[in-house]
Amino acid sequence: MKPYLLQTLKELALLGAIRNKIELSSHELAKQLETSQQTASRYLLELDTQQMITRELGVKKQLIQITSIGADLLENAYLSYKQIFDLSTKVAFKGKLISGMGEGKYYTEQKGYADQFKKQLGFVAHPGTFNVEIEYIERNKLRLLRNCGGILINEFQAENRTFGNVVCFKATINGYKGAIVLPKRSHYAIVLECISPYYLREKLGLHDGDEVEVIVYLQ
Amino acid sequence: MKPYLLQTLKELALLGAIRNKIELSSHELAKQLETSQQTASRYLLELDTQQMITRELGVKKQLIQITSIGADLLENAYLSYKQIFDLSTKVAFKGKLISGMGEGKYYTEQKGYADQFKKQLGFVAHPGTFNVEIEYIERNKLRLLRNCGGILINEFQAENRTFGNVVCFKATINGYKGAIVLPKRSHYAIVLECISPYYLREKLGLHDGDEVEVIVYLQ
DNA sequence: ATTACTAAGCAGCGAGTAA
DNA sequence: TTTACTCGCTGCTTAGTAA
Repeated sequence: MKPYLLQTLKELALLGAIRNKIELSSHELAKQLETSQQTASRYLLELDTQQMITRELGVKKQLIQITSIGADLLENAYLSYKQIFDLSTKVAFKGKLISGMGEGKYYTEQKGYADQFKKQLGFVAHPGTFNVEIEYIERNKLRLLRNCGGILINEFQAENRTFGNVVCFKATINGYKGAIVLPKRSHYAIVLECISPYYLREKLGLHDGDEVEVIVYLQ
Repeated sequence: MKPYLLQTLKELALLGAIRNKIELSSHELAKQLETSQQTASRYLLELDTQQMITRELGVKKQLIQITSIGADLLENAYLSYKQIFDLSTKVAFKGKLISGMGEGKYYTEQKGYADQFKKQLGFVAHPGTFNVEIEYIERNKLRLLRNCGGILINEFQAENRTFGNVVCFKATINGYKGAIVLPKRSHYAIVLECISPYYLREKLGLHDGDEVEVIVYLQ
């Protein structure tokens, strides 16, 4: 999607073209976009070709309406901005499934953790963790999790050692309910350890290396 | 503001660059934007020149953070999208001040209207209307008002005639509290008639032809 | 590995204009 | 008035490459 076409679509939407047909000449659009009539005309042609708008050309003006394809594009852009500014809600991560070394199973089976998961998250975690290595480009986002509180799981003693504090966030993993688990200590993990009431590998039919989307709910 | 720079800024913001410095190479950004490393590098230079981001170049990566100038730009874009999709809130109109023919004064001084304004809008309207001729390009938006209910002011009898139903919306006129008044009949008015507790011409120090912004609250 | 320069090529812009 | 074509020119893009 060319940025200037999205921009144009946005202007059309601001004039009400999502809900109604609007009467608009290429000259008027040009003024709005601070460009030439020719360029505005070309933009409209491009949007039309890509089926983002419908047009009815009259002798004087044209009636323009944004199609559902165009509206979807705008909505996506909107959701991005929402993610930026209404940070309270959620953050999406993309990554790929990797194997742990069995330690996930060891920890999640500790009664001290399991009982708290049940109480704080509302589900009994399937033994083991579902580990998603976050894409390089998205690792910056991980920092956000460190600044956003989350659900505290308290440390406890068992088997002659201490199991440390852990922070959780509710999450969905490819749409399935679950949570992510962050050891309070480790600073720059690039892996999200997910727990869930389901055996996710089976439920999602995924193997090592497959793409996974994790949506983390920050509050 | 070049559209592709806004797009770039948005991607940076999605990676958390409004609140934190993020570590990002031009190559990574290029992948994200689906362009070449050179172009991504140039974008970053441009954003830097225009003081929309700050950069700290290291040997390996660069630390990037969005400045308040950049964040303001993004916020404006966000607010536009908000206006498109969260239509429930408000619509902004631009236009210029024009004179009526005294009929605004005649109507607003009718007790039948004045009492209802007081009751429904919570203020005593200054006699007369403040008339704003909406810019050509924005006239499409006027249609939205027709589909959005508003506050009904009932018709009444006086002086041997009927004063018809009127619909109001709360509004601000260049920031001052007021309302707009739409006769239920007239179909495609291109003038917003505003009322306000203040004598707006004086309060705003405006004359015929001056630019005015009217923000209409739809609910 | 980086960033970012130069140079060449190509996409997009708008003046002029036809319909 | 409109829309939208052609075409010359500008400026954006990217390959190659230096640092």
